[in-house]
Amino acid sequence: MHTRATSVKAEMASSEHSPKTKSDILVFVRKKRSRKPQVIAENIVKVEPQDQKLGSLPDIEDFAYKKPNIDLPQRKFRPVSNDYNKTEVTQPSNWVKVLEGIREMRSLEDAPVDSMGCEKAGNSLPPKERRFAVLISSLLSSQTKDNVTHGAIQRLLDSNLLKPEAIDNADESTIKKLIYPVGFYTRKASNMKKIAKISLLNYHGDIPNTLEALLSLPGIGPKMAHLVMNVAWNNVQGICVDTHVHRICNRLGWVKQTKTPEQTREGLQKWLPKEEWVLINPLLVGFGQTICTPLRPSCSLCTVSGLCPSAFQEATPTKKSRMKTKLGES
DNA sequence: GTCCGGGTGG
DNA sequence: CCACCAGGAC
Repeated sequence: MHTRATSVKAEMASSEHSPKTKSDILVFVRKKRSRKPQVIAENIVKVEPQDQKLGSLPDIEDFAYKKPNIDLPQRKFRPVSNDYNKTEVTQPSNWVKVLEGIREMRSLEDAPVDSMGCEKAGNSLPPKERRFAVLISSLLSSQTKDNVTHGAIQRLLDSNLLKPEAIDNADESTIKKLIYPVGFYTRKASNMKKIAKISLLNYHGDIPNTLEALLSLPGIGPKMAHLVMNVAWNNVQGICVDTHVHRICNRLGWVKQTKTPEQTREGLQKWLPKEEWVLINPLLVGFGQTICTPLRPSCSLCTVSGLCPSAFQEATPTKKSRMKTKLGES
């Protein structure tokens, strides 16, 4: 704590801020991110070089950039933290049959499984650079088709802009142009700059190796953090739940009417054997893209519809029924 | 619940 | 032309 406070003071002194009281320092460290773009120096605090051992990752106590409300140290598996605890979920009796059925459907039909596209990112690079590439690739891949993400990564590689040093030195507008047209490219370009700086300041150009520290990076939420833990560190901390996994688990009754992907993750982790945690994502994503689609699920094509409590439940919306809904709402 | 910003398909 | 997609921040 002493070293951290000291380094924070040093950083504040070298910026336009000057440390006054203890709470000033706390506010400085824990400053809440605002929606508007802000100076990176407000969010990033450099760790004293002697706080880190070269060649290894720093301890989590040394992480100076973090979201509010995360208490230190926090190394253990993240405990279930919300009300979802209260609703008991038992292991669905037919889950193995359902899983096998979905596997068969998936083996017949090739889905454009766009998730996990990032695991290929820079697999020819040395480990540290590969991990950084995986992180950036994950950042870019959200709300973006796999081939678009791949193109952006390729352009970054060609311009030698897939390393933290290079990104840190590059203009945000340059990055923005290179990654276009990935979804939300403006914000992602800004987040790339911030992540590169954090990587250089606190991780020797590497990426964080804990879930909590990954979550503290701007633009990295639960879905991507678990993906990066799986792919970059080969360390399964939790299930990577995206909208497909979320939707399908609810339809199958594998979780009890969860409202958010995070609740789905917690519910699913309670009974799904850990060996399945990694593969469940690409499996259900592909299934969700082809058969168990969000809008009109093709229950008639689904071989496990007999085991699905939601099969044929959702009326396939016709133009008329959608008009009706719309009129009713307004 | 809303916004971000494109692409896509009704 | 417009609704919708989809992860993260707020």
